[in-house]
This record gives sequence, C-alpha cells and structure tokens, in this order.
Amino acid sequence: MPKTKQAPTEVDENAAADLAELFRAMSDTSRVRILAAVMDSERNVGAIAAQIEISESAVSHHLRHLRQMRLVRTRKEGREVYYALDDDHVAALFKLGLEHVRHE
Amino acid sequence: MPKTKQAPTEVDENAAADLAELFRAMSDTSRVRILAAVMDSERNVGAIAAQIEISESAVSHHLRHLRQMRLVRTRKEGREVYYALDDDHVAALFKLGLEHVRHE
DNA sequence: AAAATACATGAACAGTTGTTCATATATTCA
DNA sequence: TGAATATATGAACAACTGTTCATGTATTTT
Repeated sequence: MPKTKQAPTEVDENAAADLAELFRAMSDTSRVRILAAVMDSERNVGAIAAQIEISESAVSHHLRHLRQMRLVRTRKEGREVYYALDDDHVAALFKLGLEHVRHE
Repeated sequence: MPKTKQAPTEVDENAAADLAELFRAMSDTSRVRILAAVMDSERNVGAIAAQIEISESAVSHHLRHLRQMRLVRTRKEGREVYYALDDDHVAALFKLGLEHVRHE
C-alpha cells in the first residue's frame, strides 16, 4: 500500500498523554479479551469472567478501567450489569490493530 | 453514530496477546510523541530527542521498542539513522485514537 | 426479615516498565 | 591513525500495573 498524503496530525503534550492512556487501557491481554467478548453483543460480568477464565473480581477491576476510558458502557438489569462497546472507535481500533499484527 | 453490523471479530488468546503488545507499544507518552514526530516525515534520533526533550538514550530505547513492533522503520544515512512510520496502520490508529479521546 | 446472588472496591504484593548512567559500536573527519 | 559524532545497549532502580483476597453494596428470593 502506498503512503497516503494527509494533513499534519497535531499532537500536543496533553493529547499525547491522553492517547497513551487510551492505548494503555488496551495494552493488557485480559482487557483485550474482555473487549473481544463484548465486541459483538453485550455481556454481563459473570459471563465475561466465565468466557475468558479469570476471576469476576479481576474482570470487574478491568471493566472499571475500560469504563473510565469510555471503551465500554453499562446497562443495569436487576442485579446484573451488562457491558458493551461504548462506540465504534473501539471496534475500529481493534480491527486495525489486528491487521497490523497479522501484517496485512 | 449508529452501531454498524459487522462479522464477528475472531480473537484467540494468542491474537489477544499480540494485540495487547501492539497497544502497549503505543501506551507511553514519550513513544506517542515520538510517533507524532515521525508521522509526517522521517527524522533522525537527535532531531526526535531535541523535539520532544528527552535524552537520546531514552529515545533510542523507545525506538527499539517501536521497531520491534514494526511501528517504525529505519533508513541509515552515514552515521545518522532516520526513522519513519512503518505503514499506514500506525497513522490510522493514531487518528482513531485522537477521535476517541476528543469524543468525536 | 435473612440468605443468596451479582458486582464493586481497597489493600497488598509480585512482576513489569521507563529512565538514567556508563559503555559500546559504527561512521566520518582531520 | 586517532578524535569526534551519532546511535545503540546493558544494568540498575524507582515507579507503575495486574492479580488475589477480603470485604462492601445493591438487588432478588425465600
């Protein structure tokens, strides 16, 4: 693929810190798997924990982190809390990242 | 923006680890600033260090990391080494990340 | 009401990461 | 050749991160 010409990307020091923080939220294997788990449809904490085989406590800690970075959003139903991707950026970042690691 | 329907994203445990590693490479403020510095045109180590105001040694360590994740590529000219983005994924990840942190 | 269920949170500890400093390698210049 | 310049690298240490365990809160069931 040829390099596409594009306008300079403005990134001051604060923006760099914000970007780093965003990517840091996606820089842990468990959190990546959690994001993958809620990628296609919402899931509650227990279901996520069961799917990726780590404790509910660990999942909950990770979800808080993902929530703080607005990568996931919640919907409460009775005593269960369903998590889903917050917006389309996350899925897009995911897909781009996969393309990169797959050398596509 | 409405959620776009798309095929399930396949992410096994290894892919998750690779993705996490990729995002980890972009999860440090200095590395984000280095990527921004080489975003529009290649730069050598000294120029990057001067621009973002950290030591050449620190820059060099970070560049090794970025090189290992194939985020940057090098071109040697005499005793200087010019760094540039390795491919378009990096710029695209950057732009998407910026949109997210800017709530766009 | 009490017990059970689902999730969240604080503390603590092991493991990881970023920087600095010293040193090494490679290239150019005199 | 030796000195100077540009970059790379290894070791070491402080700071940060992810997990576990214990406990807390909210909701439902009996």
